[in-house]
Amino acid sequence: MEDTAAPASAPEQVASPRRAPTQQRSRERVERMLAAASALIAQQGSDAMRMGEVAERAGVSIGSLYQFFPDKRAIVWALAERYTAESQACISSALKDVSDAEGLRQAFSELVDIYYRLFLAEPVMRDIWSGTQADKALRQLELADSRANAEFLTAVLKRLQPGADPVALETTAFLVWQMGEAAVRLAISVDRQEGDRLVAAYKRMALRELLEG
Amino acid sequence: MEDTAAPASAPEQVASPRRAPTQQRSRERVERMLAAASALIAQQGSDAMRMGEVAERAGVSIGSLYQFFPDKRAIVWALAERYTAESQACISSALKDVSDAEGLRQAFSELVDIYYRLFLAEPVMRDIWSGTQADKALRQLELADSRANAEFLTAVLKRLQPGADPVALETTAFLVWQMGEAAVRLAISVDRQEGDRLVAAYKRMALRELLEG
DNA sequence: TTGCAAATGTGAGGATTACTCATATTTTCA
DNA sequence: TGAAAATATGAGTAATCCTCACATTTGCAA
Repeated sequence: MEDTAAPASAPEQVASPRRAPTQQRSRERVERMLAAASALIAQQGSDAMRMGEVAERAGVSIGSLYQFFPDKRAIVWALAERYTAESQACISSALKDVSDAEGLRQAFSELVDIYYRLFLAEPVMRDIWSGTQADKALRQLELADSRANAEFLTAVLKRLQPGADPVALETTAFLVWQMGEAAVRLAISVDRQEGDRLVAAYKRMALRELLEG
Repeated sequence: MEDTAAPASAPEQVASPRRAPTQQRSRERVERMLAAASALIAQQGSDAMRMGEVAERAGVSIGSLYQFFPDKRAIVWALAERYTAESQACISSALKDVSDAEGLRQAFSELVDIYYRLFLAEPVMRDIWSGTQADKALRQLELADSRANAEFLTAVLKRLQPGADPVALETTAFLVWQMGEAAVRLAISVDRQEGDRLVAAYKRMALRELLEG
């Protein structure tokens, strides 16, 4: 992850582009804005987050906020983008060297656990990806991210099943991946015990699909 | 489905309860409000739907709208409730008499197709269940609905696998059901061809889980 | 150093919109 | 028939996103 928090306005959906912070000073301020937003989202959720509060907490004026973020959603989007970048790196490295069934079983199981624990522990992630369905820009980001992650999985499958139809493998990987995200989101919205059972059941189901074609 | 459109304010989350329409006149007006809301959601999505527009289109004043719906979300909620009632009836009757593996295969496959086609054809359903994650009341409704539907599936599984652990069967049924909703939502957000492939892959995966335990 | 252009900072105020409430009208029914 | 309950109304309130005209700071060429 870069240290320059490029505000990275979302494609199309979001209003007008904003200036990227080029000076040291403004880069630090943008950091503070994002940190403030993150804290507020953790407390109240992104929907209840008020732009005025973000500015106040970051110690900047409301105008400065809009200097770098075209609108409210762009802030959430910027945070989301960081999470995806981080997790993609993690996933890539976990799946990179998988070359047999047992390796896949272990790596996949571990990834699911990590993801589950992350969602349990990180209210900001939970909130951001909950709003994913409603916000088109976020939905696009999530789909793109999911596709990228599924590709790592596809690569593994192609190694394990050289003869299989590539399109079928891609479909399977993408589906399994999205099912995983849905399973984890489901798991965290029920009580812990049932959540654990659901995640375990998902793992079994997914691994069977991945290993037995 | 009842003909009295009980506004049915959402539990807890939503502000103050409102009067239920008891007179013929007001029942008709509430119908018009819901119809107007439905049309506007189909056009622009529930987020862009304006209360003023709903009132105007329904031919009532803004005050009348709030006489029966405590807030904007309650209108969406009322529409959502109708869809769930309708689909529960459909699902119940489809699964009621399933008693063997082949029957389950057919009934399940057909249900998934119906659901997929419904989402493709009904912008209002799409929109409502897209916002499901962000709105807690809707999320609860969806979870309750999904649990109810999964119960029909659990009943079938218990018939087909009398010896199996009931909790495991419940978990499987609930997970498979939620995965189905996620799969369909995914399918409609990619191009048609890929969507079809994803739904087909989901069916295979789900049926394997349901039939082979 | 100086001076100027670009970058950055500010916050009062415009614009939108969900929602309220005092008041008027209609319906029910004893 | 008349009064209480139900229903209808829409101007007004409050909250909040975002803009914009203007002030300040920074980078840098002369």
